[in-house]
Amino acid sequence: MEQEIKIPTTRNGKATFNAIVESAIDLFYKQGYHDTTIGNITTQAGIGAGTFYLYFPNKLALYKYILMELQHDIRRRIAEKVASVHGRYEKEKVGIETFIQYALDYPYSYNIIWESLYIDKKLFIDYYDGFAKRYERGLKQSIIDGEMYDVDTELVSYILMGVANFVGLKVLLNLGRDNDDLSSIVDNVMKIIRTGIFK
Amino acid sequence: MEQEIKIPTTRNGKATFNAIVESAIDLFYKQGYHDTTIGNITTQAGIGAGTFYLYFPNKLALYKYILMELQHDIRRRIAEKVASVHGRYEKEKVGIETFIQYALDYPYSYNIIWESLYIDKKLFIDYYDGFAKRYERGLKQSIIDGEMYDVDTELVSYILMGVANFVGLKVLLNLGRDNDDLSSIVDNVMKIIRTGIFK
DNA sequence: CTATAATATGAACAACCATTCAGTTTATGA
DNA sequence: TCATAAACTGAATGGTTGTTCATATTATAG
Repeated sequence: MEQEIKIPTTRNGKATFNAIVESAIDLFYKQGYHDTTIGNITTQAGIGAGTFYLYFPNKLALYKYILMELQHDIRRRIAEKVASVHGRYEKEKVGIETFIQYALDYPYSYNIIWESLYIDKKLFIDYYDGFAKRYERGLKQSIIDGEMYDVDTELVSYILMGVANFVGLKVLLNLGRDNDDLSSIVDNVMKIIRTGIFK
Repeated sequence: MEQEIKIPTTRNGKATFNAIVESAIDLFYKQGYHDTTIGNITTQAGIGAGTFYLYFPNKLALYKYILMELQHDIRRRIAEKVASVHGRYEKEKVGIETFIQYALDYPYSYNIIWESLYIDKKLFIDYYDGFAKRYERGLKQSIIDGEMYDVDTELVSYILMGVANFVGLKVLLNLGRDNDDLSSIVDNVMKIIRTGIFK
């Protein structure tokens, strides 16, 4: 059912493989998954149409490969940054900031991840479910440490993902005003998360 | 550039038009926009392939029509419910609850709205930008009334949309645990928005 | 009842696209 | 250098889909 990706062994093969992946990322971002043809990808990569099938059984397998790479990349980056600061408040702040900065550095990432909902719903569910479960661990520890109220950690995971995703969306698509200074945006977000919005 | 939708005049014509729209909603939800063919829609609607083109110039125009209908429907419903209670806290609570309840009642709505990002990015931007601008008006008034801290209303709009969307996603896709009692989920969300999460 | 407009049909056409494959070139290890 | 494996090619194939159109049916106003 699930065919395999063939990882090349030679230097040339690796270059071709990378050219396919890079072209696909660019095209999936610019035209979306469904409007991107194998022909588009191979042309942009500067290779023959048949060469694609040396490495990938089909377009879906290529998309899954890219999604997994992205997922690992984002998680690793957030984990590194978060580990470098102390206290849940600081960790939360750095987590949100890193997430949004990642979206700004790699604007295609947002598009490609969200599009999974329309390519294979299971991919989307696994992505956010996995993200939430990682989140929960940190939150649970913070409650034990007395830094956080005794909240429903699972619900808070989704709330914080929602906040990061939609503020990121605003910044990325430049919706509304004041999207220049990321650091000040994150400060504002944290202030709201810290104290709530109602008097 | 933008061709017109033809609204039928007779009773039979209206029935056919509705059958097309209902079939399309069902299929866009189940298989996604791109995997739904005009043939699928006309077959499910029980009409000939050519009949589709009596009313819609192409698939995109049909999608836009459905998206606009949905947008009006959601906004109207939220506006009605929110108008029936007093105080910003209660309004916010009812707004989030109505939004999630709508997603549960019409599970296709989520899919179809988010998919706009992959059909025509402008549709997506207009949708959320419009939603945020409406939100802001209410928040500004609440600050004047002294019910809310002097927050960045635009930022808070996106934060609250993010919360509602991701908690809605969790409930709709049944991610994690405890998705049965919507009322208690909303209570928890409100508690967190009210007081923040950090001690 | 009848003329006319509205509605409906589905075969036919043309464009597009994923995938295969027989043959060619290139790299590499011995 | 040379044998072998890896990498590469692009024309050809077959299936799918959006859209048109000549023709047919149905509804309705007068």
